[in-house]
Amino acid sequence: MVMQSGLGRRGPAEAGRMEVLNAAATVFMERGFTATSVDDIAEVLGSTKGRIYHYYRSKADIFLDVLTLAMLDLLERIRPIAEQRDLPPDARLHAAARMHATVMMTQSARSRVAVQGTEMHLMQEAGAKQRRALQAFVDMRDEYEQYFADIVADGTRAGLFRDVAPRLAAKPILGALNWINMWYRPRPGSDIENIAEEFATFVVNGLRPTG
Amino acid sequence: MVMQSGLGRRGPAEAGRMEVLNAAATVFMERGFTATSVDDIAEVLGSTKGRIYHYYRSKADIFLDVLTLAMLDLLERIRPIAEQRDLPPDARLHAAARMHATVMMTQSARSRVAVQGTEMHLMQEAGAKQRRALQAFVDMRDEYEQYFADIVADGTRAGLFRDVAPRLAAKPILGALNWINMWYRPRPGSDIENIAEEFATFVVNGLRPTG
DNA sequence: AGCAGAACATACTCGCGGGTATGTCGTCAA
DNA sequence: TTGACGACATACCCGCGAGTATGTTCTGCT
Repeated sequence: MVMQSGLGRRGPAEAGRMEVLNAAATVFMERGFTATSVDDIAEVLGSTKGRIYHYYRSKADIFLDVLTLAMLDLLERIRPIAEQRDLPPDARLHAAARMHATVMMTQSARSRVAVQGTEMHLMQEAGAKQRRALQAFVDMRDEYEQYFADIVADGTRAGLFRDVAPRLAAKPILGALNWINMWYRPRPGSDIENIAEEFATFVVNGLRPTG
Repeated sequence: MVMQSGLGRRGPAEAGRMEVLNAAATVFMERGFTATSVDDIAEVLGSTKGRIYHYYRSKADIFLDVLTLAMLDLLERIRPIAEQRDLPPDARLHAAARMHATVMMTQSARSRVAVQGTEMHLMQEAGAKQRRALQAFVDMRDEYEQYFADIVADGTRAGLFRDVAPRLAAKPILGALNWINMWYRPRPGSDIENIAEEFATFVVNGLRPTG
Protein backbone atom coordinates (compact mmCIF):
# COMPACT_ATOMS: atom_id res chain seq x y z
CA MET A 1 0.00 0.00 0.00
CA VAL A 2 1.31 3.36 -1.03
CA MET A 3 -0.09 6.73 -0.03
CA GLN A 4 -1.68 8.65 -2.84
CA SER A 5 -0.55 12.01 -1.62
CA GLY A 6 2.97 12.75 -0.47
CA LEU A 7 1.95 15.45 1.95
CA GLY A 8 1.17 13.11 4.81
CA ARG A 9 4.37 11.25 5.34
CA ARG A 10 7.89 12.64 5.59
CA GLY A 11 11.23 11.14 6.41
CA PRO A 12 13.96 9.51 4.35
CA ALA A 13 11.65 6.91 2.87
CA GLU A 14 9.95 9.70 0.94
CA ALA A 15 13.08 10.90 -0.80
CA GLY A 16 12.15 8.92 -3.89
CA ARG A 17 8.78 10.58 -4.03
CA MET A 18 10.35 14.01 -3.81
CA GLU A 19 12.62 13.20 -6.72
CA VAL A 20 9.60 12.32 -8.79
CA LEU A 21 7.88 15.47 -7.63
CA ASN A 22 10.73 17.77 -8.58
CA ALA A 23 11.19 16.16 -11.96
CA ALA A 24 7.46 16.50 -12.59
CA ALA A 25 7.55 20.15 -11.57
CA THR A 26 10.28 20.84 -14.08
CA VAL A 27 8.41 19.31 -16.98
CA PHE A 28 5.04 20.74 -15.95
CA MET A 29 6.64 24.15 -15.87
CA GLU A 30 7.94 23.85 -19.40
CA ARG A 31 5.01 22.23 -21.14
CA GLY A 32 2.00 22.64 -18.89
CA PHE A 33 -0.20 19.91 -17.51
CA THR A 34 -1.92 18.43 -20.54
CA ALA A 35 1.09 18.70 -22.82
CA THR A 36 3.23 16.80 -20.35
CA SER A 37 3.24 13.03 -20.59
CA VAL A 38 4.12 10.75 -17.75
CA ASP A 39 6.78 9.28 -19.99
CA ASP A 40 8.30 12.75 -20.28
CA ILE A 41 8.66 12.92 -16.52
CA ALA A 42 10.15 9.44 -16.46
CA GLU A 43 12.67 10.46 -19.09
CA VAL A 44 13.86 13.35 -16.93
CA LEU A 45 14.26 10.89 -14.09
CA GLY A 46 16.20 8.54 -16.31
CA SER A 47 13.75 5.78 -15.53
CA THR A 48 10.37 4.48 -16.65
CA LYS A 49 6.72 4.97 -15.81
CA GLY A 50 6.85 2.23 -13.22
CA ARG A 51 8.82 4.39 -10.87
CA ILE A 52 6.27 7.19 -11.06
CA TYR A 53 3.17 5.05 -10.69
CA HIS A 54 4.82 3.40 -7.75
CA TYR A 55 4.46 6.66 -5.85
CA TYR A 56 1.47 8.27 -7.47
CA ARG A 57 -1.86 6.96 -8.63
CA SER A 58 -2.37 9.42 -11.44
CA LYS A 59 -0.82 12.33 -13.30
CA ALA A 60 -3.33 14.68 -11.70
CA ASP A 61 -2.20 13.62 -8.23
CA ILE A 62 1.37 14.60 -9.02
CA PHE A 63 0.23 17.94 -10.33
CA LEU A 64 -1.82 18.62 -7.25
CA ASP A 65 1.15 17.80 -5.03
CA VAL A 66 3.32 20.24 -6.95
CA LEU A 67 0.70 22.94 -6.58
CA THR A 68 0.22 22.33 -2.89
CA LEU A 69 3.91 22.28 -2.01
CA ALA A 70 4.53 25.48 -3.93
CA MET A 71 1.73 27.27 -2.13
CA LEU A 72 2.86 25.97 1.24
CA ASP A 73 6.29 27.37 0.49
CA LEU A 74 4.90 30.80 -0.40
CA LEU A 75 2.68 30.89 2.67
CA GLU A 76 5.58 30.03 4.96
CA ARG A 77 7.57 32.86 3.45
CA ILE A 78 4.95 35.57 3.63
CA ARG A 79 3.73 34.94 7.16
CA PRO A 80 6.81 36.32 8.93
CA ILE A 81 6.67 39.38 6.70
CA ALA A 82 2.99 40.03 7.30
CA GLU A 83 3.48 39.69 11.04
CA GLN A 84 6.02 42.48 11.29
CA ARG A 85 3.49 45.01 12.50
CA ASP A 86 6.27 47.36 13.56
CA LEU A 87 7.15 47.96 9.94
CA PRO A 88 5.00 50.52 8.11
CA PRO A 89 2.61 48.99 5.54
CA ASP A 90 4.51 50.27 2.52
CA ALA A 91 7.71 48.67 3.75
CA ARG A 92 5.84 45.45 4.46
CA LEU A 93 4.35 45.41 0.97
CA HIS A 94 7.76 46.10 -0.47
CA ALA A 95 9.24 43.15 1.40
CA ALA A 96 6.40 40.87 0.43
CA ALA A 97 6.60 41.82 -3.24
CA ARG A 98 10.34 41.44 -3.22
CA MET A 99 10.03 37.99 -1.72
CA HIS A 100 7.42 36.93 -4.23
CA ALA A 101 9.42 38.20 -7.19
CA THR A 102 12.53 36.45 -5.94
CA VAL A 103 10.71 33.16 -5.52
CA MET A 104 9.35 33.49 -9.05
CA MET A 105 12.87 33.79 -10.39
CA THR A 106 14.61 31.24 -8.21
CA GLN A 107 12.18 28.50 -7.22
CA SER A 108 11.41 28.43 -10.89
CA ALA A 109 10.05 24.95 -11.31
CA ARG A 110 7.53 24.52 -8.55
CA SER A 111 6.34 28.08 -8.25
CA ARG A 112 5.91 28.54 -11.94
CA VAL A 113 3.67 25.55 -12.09
CA ALA A 114 1.62 26.98 -9.25
CA VAL A 115 1.07 30.20 -11.13
CA GLN A 116 0.32 28.52 -14.39
CA GLY A 117 -1.99 26.29 -12.36
CA THR A 118 -4.88 27.70 -14.31
CA GLU A 119 -4.84 24.38 -16.05
CA MET A 120 -7.00 22.85 -13.40
CA HIS A 121 -9.40 21.44 -15.86
CA LEU A 122 -8.62 18.20 -14.21
CA MET A 123 -11.20 19.43 -11.75
CA GLN A 124 -14.15 18.49 -13.90
CA GLU A 125 -14.58 14.77 -13.76
CA ALA A 126 -11.99 14.29 -11.08
CA GLY A 127 -12.53 12.12 -8.05
CA ALA A 128 -13.59 13.42 -4.67
CA LYS A 129 -10.04 13.24 -3.35
CA GLN A 130 -8.72 15.35 -6.17
CA ARG A 131 -11.49 17.89 -5.88
CA ARG A 132 -10.69 18.33 -2.24
CA ALA A 133 -6.98 18.74 -2.95
CA LEU A 134 -7.77 21.28 -5.62
CA GLN A 135 -10.10 23.17 -3.33
CA ALA A 136 -7.38 23.18 -0.69
CA PHE A 137 -5.03 24.72 -3.21
CA VAL A 138 -7.54 27.40 -4.17
CA ASP A 139 -8.11 28.18 -0.51
CA MET A 140 -4.39 28.61 0.00
CA ARG A 141 -4.19 30.93 -2.99
CA ASP A 142 -6.97 33.00 -1.48
CA GLU A 143 -5.25 33.08 1.88
CA TYR A 144 -2.00 34.17 0.26
CA GLU A 145 -3.78 36.90 -1.66
CA GLN A 146 -5.50 37.99 1.52
CA TYR A 147 -2.15 38.71 3.14
CA PHE A 148 -1.47 41.23 0.40
CA ALA A 149 -4.99 42.65 0.68
CA ASP A 150 -4.55 43.13 4.43
CA ILE A 151 -1.30 44.99 3.98
CA VAL A 152 -2.98 47.21 1.40
CA ALA A 153 -5.83 47.92 3.79
CA ASP A 154 -3.35 48.86 6.51
CA GLY A 155 -1.59 51.18 4.11
CA THR A 156 -4.81 52.86 3.12
CA ARG A 157 -5.75 53.39 6.77
CA ALA A 158 -2.33 54.87 7.40
CA GLY A 159 -2.83 57.28 4.50
CA LEU A 160 0.08 55.80 2.58
CA PHE A 161 -2.01 54.29 -0.20
CA ARG A 162 -4.95 55.38 -2.27
CA ASP A 163 -8.40 54.32 -1.12
CA VAL A 164 -8.95 51.18 -3.17
CA ALA A 165 -10.73 47.91 -2.57
CA PRO A 166 -7.96 45.84 -0.97
CA ARG A 167 -8.92 42.61 -2.64
CA LEU A 168 -9.03 44.22 -6.07
CA ALA A 169 -5.78 46.07 -5.43
CA ALA A 170 -4.04 42.77 -4.81
CA LYS A 171 -4.78 41.66 -8.39
CA PRO A 172 -2.43 43.95 -10.34
CA ILE A 173 0.22 43.47 -7.67
CA LEU A 174 0.28 39.72 -7.97
CA GLY A 175 -0.27 40.04 -11.70
CA ALA A 176 2.85 42.12 -12.20
CA LEU A 177 4.84 39.69 -10.06
CA ASN A 178 3.42 36.42 -11.31
CA TRP A 179 3.90 37.53 -14.88
CA ILE A 180 7.63 37.30 -14.26
CA ASN A 181 7.55 33.59 -14.89
CA MET A 182 6.16 34.23 -18.36
CA TRP A 183 9.26 36.03 -19.58
CA TYR A 184 12.07 35.49 -17.07
CA ARG A 185 14.52 32.74 -17.87
CA PRO A 186 17.53 32.04 -15.63
CA ARG A 187 20.72 33.41 -17.12
CA PRO A 188 24.29 33.87 -15.95
CA GLY A 189 24.10 37.64 -16.05
CA SER A 190 20.51 38.27 -15.02
CA ASP A 191 20.45 40.28 -11.86
CA ILE A 192 17.64 38.84 -9.79
CA GLU A 193 18.18 41.30 -6.96
CA ASN A 194 17.78 44.35 -9.14
CA ILE A 195 14.67 43.05 -10.86
CA ALA A 196 13.05 42.11 -7.57
CA GLU A 197 13.85 45.52 -6.12
CA GLU A 198 12.54 47.36 -9.15
CA PHE A 199 9.31 45.38 -9.26
CA ALA A 200 8.71 45.78 -5.55
CA THR A 201 9.11 49.52 -5.89
CA PHE A 202 6.75 49.47 -8.84
CA VAL A 203 3.87 47.81 -7.03
CA VAL A 204 4.30 49.88 -3.87
CA ASN A 205 4.33 53.14 -5.83
CA GLY A 206 1.38 51.90 -7.83
CA LEU A 207 -0.76 52.20 -4.74
CA ARG A 208 0.52 55.56 -3.55
CA PRO A 209 -1.71 58.61 -3.93
CA THR A 210 -1.40 60.39 -7.24
CA GLY A 211 0.84 63.35 -6.65
CA MET B 1 -7.98 24.25 -53.03
CA VAL B 2 -8.40 26.08 -49.79
CA MET B 3 -6.02 28.57 -48.27
CA GLN B 4 -4.29 27.40 -45.12
CA SER B 5 -4.31 30.79 -43.45
CA GLY B 6 -7.33 33.04 -43.31
CA LEU B 7 -5.37 36.23 -43.18
CA GLY B 8 -4.91 36.56 -46.91
CA ARG B 9 -8.42 36.63 -48.22
CA ARG B 10 -11.34 38.66 -46.96
CA GLY B 11 -14.86 39.21 -48.18
CA PRO B 12 -18.17 37.46 -47.61
CA ALA B 13 -16.86 34.09 -48.74
CA GLU B 14 -14.70 34.05 -45.64
CA ALA B 15 -17.56 34.40 -43.18
CA GLY B 16 -17.56 30.67 -42.57
CA ARG B 17 -13.91 30.74 -41.69
CA MET B 18 -14.46 33.52 -39.20
CA GLU B 19 -17.18 31.53 -37.49
CA VAL B 20 -14.77 28.67 -37.07
CA LEU B 21 -12.13 31.07 -35.82
CA ASN B 22 -14.34 32.64 -33.18
CA ALA B 23 -15.60 29.31 -31.94
CA ALA B 24 -12.03 28.06 -31.72
CA ALA B 25 -10.99 31.17 -29.81
CA THR B 26 -13.71 30.55 -27.25
CA VAL B 27 -12.67 26.99 -26.57
CA PHE B 28 -8.95 27.72 -26.67
CA MET B 29 -9.53 30.41 -24.10
CA GLU B 30 -11.26 28.04 -21.72
CA ARG B 31 -9.11 24.96 -22.04
CA GLY B 32 -5.86 26.02 -23.65
CA PHE B 33 -4.36 24.66 -26.82
CA THR B 34 -3.46 21.08 -26.01
CA ALA B 35 -6.53 20.44 -23.88
CA THR B 36 -8.81 21.56 -26.69
CA SER B 37 -9.86 18.95 -29.20
CA VAL B 38 -11.00 19.77 -32.70
CA ASP B 39 -14.20 17.94 -31.87
CA ASP B 40 -14.73 20.37 -29.00
CA ILE B 41 -14.60 23.28 -31.42
CA ALA B 42 -16.96 21.49 -33.76
CA GLU B 43 -19.39 20.94 -30.92
CA VAL B 44 -19.50 24.66 -30.19
CA LEU B 45 -20.22 25.22 -33.86
CA GLY B 46 -22.97 22.64 -33.78
CA SER B 47 -21.29 20.77 -36.58
CA THR B 48 -18.55 18.24 -37.15
CA LYS B 49 -14.85 18.16 -37.83
CA GLY B 50 -15.42 18.29 -41.55
CA ARG B 51 -16.42 21.90 -41.39
CA ILE B 52 -13.25 22.86 -39.57
CA TYR B 53 -10.84 20.92 -41.73
CA HIS B 54 -12.54 22.38 -44.76
CA TYR B 55 -11.09 25.76 -43.77
CA TYR B 56 -7.98 24.82 -41.87
CA ARG B 57 -5.28 22.25 -42.42
CA SER B 58 -4.45 21.69 -38.77
CA LYS B 59 -5.33 22.65 -35.23
CA ALA B 60 -2.13 24.63 -34.96
CA ASP B 61 -3.10 26.73 -37.96
CA ILE B 62 -6.32 27.75 -36.28
CA PHE B 63 -4.47 28.66 -33.13
CA LEU B 64 -1.97 30.76 -35.00
CA ASP B 65 -4.76 32.62 -36.75
CA VAL B 66 -6.39 33.40 -33.42
CA LEU B 67 -3.12 34.68 -32.06
CA THR B 68 -2.40 36.81 -35.10
CA LEU B 69 -5.82 38.40 -35.28
CA ALA B 70 -5.77 39.24 -31.59
CA MET B 71 -2.39 40.92 -31.88
CA LEU B 72 -3.42 42.83 -35.00
CA ASP B 73 -6.40 44.13 -33.06
CA LEU B 74 -4.25 45.29 -30.16
CA LEU B 75 -1.73 46.95 -32.47
CA GLU B 76 -4.45 48.84 -34.30
CA ARG B 77 -5.75 50.11 -31.00
CA ILE B 78 -2.48 51.25 -29.49
CA ARG B 79 -1.07 53.05 -32.51
CA PRO B 80 -3.42 56.06 -32.38
CA ILE B 81 -2.71 56.37 -28.66
CA ALA B 82 1.05 56.20 -29.06
CA GLU B 83 0.94 58.79 -31.81
CA GLN B 84 -0.68 61.46 -29.66
CA ARG B 85 2.55 63.26 -29.01
CA ASP B 86 0.69 66.28 -27.73
CA LEU B 87 -0.41 64.32 -24.69
CA PRO B 88 2.13 64.06 -21.85
CA PRO B 89 3.68 60.59 -21.47
CA ASP B 90 1.87 59.76 -18.26
CA ALA B 91 -1.50 60.51 -19.87
CA ARG B 92 -0.52 58.43 -22.89
CA LEU B 93 0.48 55.50 -20.70
CA HIS B 94 -2.75 55.85 -18.79
CA ALA B 95 -4.77 55.70 -22.00
CA ALA B 96 -2.79 52.76 -23.34
CA ALA B 97 -3.16 50.81 -20.11
CA ARG B 98 -6.84 51.60 -19.95
CA MET B 99 -7.32 50.38 -23.47
CA HIS B 100 -5.42 47.18 -22.82
CA ALA B 101 -7.33 46.43 -19.65
CA THR B 102 -10.62 47.05 -21.38
CA VAL B 103 -9.73 44.73 -24.25
CA MET B 104 -8.77 42.04 -21.75
CA MET B 105 -12.22 42.25 -20.19
CA THR B 106 -14.32 42.64 -23.32
CA GLN B 107 -12.62 40.92 -26.25
CA SER B 108 -12.35 38.04 -23.86
CA ALA B 109 -12.04 35.13 -26.22
CA ARG B 110 -9.42 36.14 -28.74
CA SER B 111 -7.28 38.32 -26.53
CA ARG B 112 -7.16 35.85 -23.72
CA VAL B 113 -5.87 33.22 -26.04
CA ALA B 114 -3.20 35.62 -27.22
CA VAL B 115 -2.02 36.19 -23.69
CA GLN B 116 -2.15 32.58 -22.74
CA GLY B 117 -0.32 31.96 -26.01
CA THR B 118 2.60 30.70 -24.01
CA GLU B 119 1.47 27.32 -25.15
CA MET B 120 3.42 27.62 -28.33
CA HIS B 121 5.05 24.31 -27.94
CA LEU B 122 3.60 23.61 -31.32
CA MET B 123 6.68 25.48 -32.44
CA GLN B 124 9.02 22.55 -32.00
CA GLU B 125 8.42 20.14 -34.81
CA ALA B 126 6.13 22.46 -36.70
CA GLY B 127 6.43 23.07 -40.41
CA ALA B 128 8.15 26.06 -41.91
CA LYS B 129 4.85 27.85 -42.51
CA GLN B 130 3.86 27.53 -38.88
CA ARG B 131 7.22 28.63 -37.61
CA ARG B 132 6.99 31.74 -39.70
CA ALA B 133 3.49 32.50 -38.47
CA LEU B 134 4.63 31.98 -34.90
CA GLN B 135 7.65 34.21 -35.41
CA ALA B 136 5.37 36.85 -36.89
CA PHE B 137 3.25 36.69 -33.77
CA VAL B 138 6.24 37.03 -31.49
CA ASP B 139 7.44 39.99 -33.52
CA MET B 140 4.06 41.66 -33.12
CA ARG B 141 4.14 41.04 -29.37
CA ASP B 142 7.56 42.68 -29.26
CA GLU B 143 6.36 45.62 -31.31
CA TYR B 144 3.38 46.05 -29.01
CA GLU B 145 5.58 45.93 -25.95
CA GLN B 146 7.89 48.44 -27.56
CA TYR B 147 5.08 50.98 -27.77
CA PHE B 148 4.81 50.82 -24.00
CA ALA B 149 8.57 50.96 -23.58
CA ASP B 150 8.74 54.06 -25.76
CA ILE B 151 6.10 55.83 -23.74
CA VAL B 152 7.99 54.95 -20.57
CA ALA B 153 11.21 56.33 -22.05
CA ASP B 154 9.43 59.56 -22.96
CA GLY B 155 8.09 59.83 -19.43
CA THR B 156 11.52 59.32 -17.92
CA ARG B 157 13.00 62.00 -20.17
CA ALA B 158 10.21 64.34 -19.13
CA GLY B 159 11.02 63.67 -15.48
CA LEU B 160 7.60 62.16 -14.88
CA PHE B 161 8.84 58.61 -14.29
CA ARG B 162 11.72 57.03 -12.45
CA ASP B 163 14.85 56.24 -14.41
CA VAL B 164 14.24 52.60 -15.31
CA ALA B 165 15.14 50.45 -18.28
CA PRO B 166 12.10 51.02 -20.53
CA ARG B 167 11.93 47.48 -21.81
CA LEU B 168 12.07 46.03 -18.31
CA ALA B 169 9.54 48.55 -17.04
CA ALA B 170 7.05 47.36 -19.61
CA LYS B 171 7.03 43.89 -18.03
CA PRO B 172 5.18 44.60 -14.78
CA ILE B 173 2.84 46.95 -16.63
CA LEU B 174 1.72 44.33 -19.11
CA GLY B 175 1.88 41.72 -16.38
CA ALA B 176 -0.59 43.55 -14.18
CA LEU B 177 -2.88 44.08 -17.15
CA ASN B 178 -2.57 40.67 -18.80
CA TRP B 179 -3.15 38.98 -15.49
CA ILE B 180 -6.71 40.29 -15.64
CA ASN B 181 -7.72 37.43 -17.86
CA MET B 182 -6.63 34.99 -15.19
CA TRP B 183 -9.25 36.12 -12.70
CA TYR B 184 -11.79 38.33 -14.46
CA ARG B 185 -14.97 36.65 -15.61
CA PRO B 186 -17.75 38.65 -17.29
CA ARG B 187 -20.60 39.33 -14.91
CA PRO B 188 -23.73 41.46 -14.94
CA GLY B 189 -22.54 43.71 -12.15
CA SER B 190 -18.80 43.87 -12.87
CA ASP B 191 -17.83 47.44 -13.60
CA ILE B 192 -15.31 47.23 -16.40
CA GLU B 193 -14.81 50.98 -16.53
CA ASN B 194 -13.83 51.26 -12.89
CA ILE B 195 -11.45 48.34 -13.02
CA ALA B 196 -9.76 49.65 -16.15
CA GLU B 197 -9.42 53.11 -14.61
CA GLU B 198 -8.02 51.77 -11.36
CA PHE B 199 -5.49 49.50 -13.09
CA ALA B 200 -4.38 52.27 -15.43
CA THR B 201 -3.77 54.54 -12.47
CA PHE B 202 -1.87 51.75 -10.75
CA VAL B 203 0.63 51.19 -13.54
CA VAL B 204 1.18 54.89 -14.17
CA ASN B 205 1.80 55.59 -10.49
CA GLY B 206 4.03 52.55 -10.36
CA LEU B 207 6.52 54.38 -12.52
CA ARG B 208 6.37 57.74 -10.79
CA PRO B 209 9.30 58.81 -8.60
CA THR B 210 9.09 57.68 -5.02
CA GLY B 211 7.87 60.63 -3.05
C1' DA C 1 19.30 -18.28 5.51
C1' DG C 2 15.24 -16.80 4.14
C1' DC C 3 11.27 -14.10 3.69
C1' DA C 4 8.53 -9.82 3.14
C1' DG C 5 8.03 -5.82 1.09
C1' DA C 6 9.89 -1.71 -1.15
C1' DA C 7 11.47 -0.01 -5.49
C1' DC C 8 11.48 -0.18 -9.57
C1' DA C 9 11.31 -2.28 -14.98
C1' DT C 10 8.67 -4.53 -18.90
C1' DA C 11 5.00 -5.35 -21.50
C1' DC C 12 0.84 -4.84 -22.30
C1' DT C 13 -4.42 -2.56 -22.98
C1' DC C 14 -7.39 0.84 -24.78
C1' DG C 15 -9.67 5.05 -25.57
C1' DC C 16 -9.07 9.65 -27.16
C1' DG C 17 -8.04 12.76 -30.60
C1' DG C 18 -5.61 14.59 -34.97
C1' DG C 19 -5.86 13.90 -39.49
C1' DT C 20 -7.72 11.71 -44.02
C1' DA C 21 -10.67 9.83 -47.60
C1' DT C 22 -14.82 10.02 -49.48
C1' DG C 23 -19.59 10.91 -49.92
C1' DT C 24 -23.64 14.20 -50.27
C1' DC C 25 -26.26 18.38 -50.93
C1' DG C 26 -26.91 22.87 -52.60
C1' DT C 27 -25.77 26.69 -55.78
C1' DC C 28 -24.47 29.25 -59.68
C1' DA C 29 -22.62 29.90 -64.25
C1' DA C 30 -22.78 28.54 -69.13
C1' DT D 1 -29.81 20.99 -67.36
C1' DT D 2 -25.85 19.99 -66.11
C1' DG D 3 -21.70 20.03 -64.27
C1' DA D 4 -18.30 22.05 -61.46
C1' DC D 5 -17.21 23.57 -57.18
C1' DG D 6 -17.96 25.12 -52.50
C1' DA D 7 -19.54 23.61 -48.04
C1' DC D 8 -20.00 20.63 -45.29
C1' DA D 9 -21.10 15.38 -43.04
C1' DT D 10 -19.64 10.39 -42.31
C1' DA D 11 -16.66 6.96 -41.64
C1' DC D 12 -12.43 5.64 -41.07
C1' DC D 13 -7.12 5.12 -39.74
C1' DC D 14 -3.56 5.26 -36.41
C1' DG D 15 -0.40 6.85 -33.07
C1' DC D 16 0.16 8.66 -28.56
C1' DG D 17 -0.30 8.51 -23.94
C1' DA D 18 -2.73 7.25 -19.34
C1' DG D 19 -3.18 3.52 -16.68
C1' DT D 20 -2.50 -1.67 -15.42
C1' DA D 21 -0.64 -6.26 -14.65
C1' DT D 22 3.12 -8.65 -13.74
C1' DG D 23 7.52 -9.48 -13.35
C1' DT D 24 12.49 -8.79 -11.11
C1' DT D 25 15.98 -7.07 -8.00
C1' DC D 26 17.46 -5.27 -3.78
C1' DT D 27 17.18 -4.38 1.06
C1' DG D 28 16.29 -4.96 5.82
C1' DC D 29 14.61 -7.79 9.43
C1' DT D 30 14.29 -11.99 12.14
